[in-house]
Amino acid sequence: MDASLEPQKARRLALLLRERIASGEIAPGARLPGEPALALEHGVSRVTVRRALDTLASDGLIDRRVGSGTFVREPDAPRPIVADFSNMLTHLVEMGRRTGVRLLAFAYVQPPEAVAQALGLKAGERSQRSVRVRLIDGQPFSYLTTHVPERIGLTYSEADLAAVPLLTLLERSGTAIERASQTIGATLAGPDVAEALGLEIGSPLLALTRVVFGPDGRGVEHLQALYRPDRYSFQMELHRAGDAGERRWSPVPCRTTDSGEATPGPGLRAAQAARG
Amino acid sequence: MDASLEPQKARRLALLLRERIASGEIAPGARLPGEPALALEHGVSRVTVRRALDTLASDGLIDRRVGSGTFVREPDAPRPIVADFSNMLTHLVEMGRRTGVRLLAFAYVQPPEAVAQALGLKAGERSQRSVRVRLIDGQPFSYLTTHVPERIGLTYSEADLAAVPLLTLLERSGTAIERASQTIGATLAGPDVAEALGLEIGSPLLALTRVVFGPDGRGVEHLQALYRPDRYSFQMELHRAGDAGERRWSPVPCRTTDSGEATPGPGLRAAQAARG
DNA sequence: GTCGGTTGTCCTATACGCTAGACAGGTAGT
DNA sequence: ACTACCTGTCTAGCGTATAGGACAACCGAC
Repeated sequence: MDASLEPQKARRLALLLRERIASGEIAPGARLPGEPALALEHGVSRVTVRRALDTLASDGLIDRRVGSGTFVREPDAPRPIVADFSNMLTHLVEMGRRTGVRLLAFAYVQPPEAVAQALGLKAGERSQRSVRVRLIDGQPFSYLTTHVPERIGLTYSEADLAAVPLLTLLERSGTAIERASQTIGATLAGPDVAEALGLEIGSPLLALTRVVFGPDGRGVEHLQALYRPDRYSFQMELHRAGDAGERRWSPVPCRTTDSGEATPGPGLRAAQAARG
Repeated sequence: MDASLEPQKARRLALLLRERIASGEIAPGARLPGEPALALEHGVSRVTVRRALDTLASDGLIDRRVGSGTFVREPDAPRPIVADFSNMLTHLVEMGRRTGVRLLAFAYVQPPEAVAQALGLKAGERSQRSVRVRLIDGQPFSYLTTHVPERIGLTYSEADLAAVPLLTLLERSGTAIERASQTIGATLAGPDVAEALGLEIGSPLLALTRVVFGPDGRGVEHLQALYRPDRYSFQMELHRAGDAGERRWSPVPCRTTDSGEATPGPGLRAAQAARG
C-alpha cells in the first residue's frame, strides 16, 4: 500500500484509464478489456498494465474479480464541492457541511517580488504570510497562501486567523474592502502542498489568485488558493447576451440557491464526469 | 536532442521549477540556487538536477553560465491570454492576435454515458464528436472536444467546423441558444492532449466543461475544453456585495472593454504573475 | 593572484521500472 | 466435466534512471 513511486509507462496508462473512466467513456459497471488485451493495445507488458490497474484499484476506481475481469466501480459519490460563481460565496461555512481550518504557517516575511508588486509594496516592506488548509468533513480540499501588508496584519493575531475568515478580520479592523481581481489557472502539486492536501506530488490543482484592494486602490490581501479538483470546482450558469455578430456569454446575475448546494441540473452530472 | 524518455524525478523537478519560473516566484534574471543546493533541497542527486535543468535550458527558460550560475531568462514575451469573465468572450478572434483552428477529429459516434446524459440523449442516439485545437500566433493553447446531437450536427459540414465557430454554426442553422452551465476544474494532460498542445504528459491543464441548452431545455452542445495554463487563464473583477454578516463577492457586471485585451489595471499584472 | 563557488564531464554502483515468460487458481459458459 | 478466459503470483534478465562521487574549466570577489 506504499505505492510511493509512479513509474513512467504505468503512470501514463493509469492516467489514461482514469480519464476514460472519469469521462464516462467506460461506463460505471462495465468490464475493462483483459490485462493481456490492454497490454497488447498499449504496447506494454502485462506487468505494467497491472501496475496501472493497481493504482486505480487502490483509489477505489475499479473492482478486480479473479476469473471474471476488472470492472469500473460505481462511484461512492463523495460528491465534490461546487462553488457557484454567480453567487461567489467567499466562504463555505454555509454549505451545510462541517468545514475546518488548519493554520500551517504564520510569519512576517519578505514577500516574493510578484506579490509585492501586486500589493503595491515598496522594496523592503514586509508582509504577513499565512498558510492555511481548509477541510470539509475532515478532508482537506484547499491550500491557501495569503499575504497581507505588515501594517494591516498587525491588527489581528495568529489565533484570530485560525478561527475567523481573513476578510472578516480585515473589515473588523477597519480596513475597507472595495474590489478584487482574480485569476484562475491550473498547477501541479509541489511536495508541501501535496502532503497537506493528501495528494501525490504532481497531481493537478485548480489555482486561484486573488488580489483584494481597498478604497484607496492599495492592495490589502494577496491570496493564492490551490484546490483539489476532485473535491472542489467552480460552477456557473451563463446566458447568451449581445446582438448577432457580437454575441457572448455573460454570467447569470446572482441567483442564490438557499440550499448552498450547487444549482442542480444537467450540468452537475457533467461537472462530476469531467473532473478527471 | 532525442529526450524521448522522461525520467521520474528529473521530470518532477523540471515541472516544479518550470512553474516557479512561470509564476514569477523566481523572478526573471534572478539566479537559481546552485546545482548542489538544488540537489540537497529536493533530496535528489546532482545528476538528476542537471537533467531537469537540461530540459528547461532546451526550452529556453534558463540560461546556464559556467562559473557563475544558472539564471532565469527574460521571457520572449509570448504573453498569456487572459480571458475576462465579466465579459466572457466566447471567441478570441477579436483579441487582436492571429488565431487559428486545427480540426483533429470529426465523426459521428456513440457518446460516452456522461455526455449523453448531459445532452439528454436517449440510449443509442448518436452524437457528432469533434476535436479541435485552437492556436494563437501559431502556438496551440486549447484542446476542445465537443459533442452535438446528431440531428443538429447534420446541419453543417466538416469544413464548416474547421472555419466557423461552432456556436455560430448552430445559430445559423436555426438552433436557438439560451443558456449554458459550465464547470471549471483541473486535469493532467493525457498522451494525445499532451502531443496536440505541445506539452509533456502529466502537465497541468485548466479544464472547462460547458453544456449549452436550447430554449426547450434540451442539450445542444457539450464542450470539454482543456487549456494550457501558461497561455490561457480566466480573469475577473469582483466587488464586495451583501450586508455585514452575509458578505460575498459578486462579479462586476459586464463592463466590456473594446480593446478585447483583458481589463487593464492592477489586476492584470497580478494575473500574469500568478498565471502559473 | 588566490579562493570559493559555479557549471561541464566523466566514472562506478545500485535501484528499479519494464519485458517476457510460466504457472496456479477462480469464474463462466458450453 | 470441459474449455476459455480471467486475475494473482512468481521468475529471470535487461535497460536505464538515479546516487555519489572525482575532476577540470570557468567566473567573480577580495
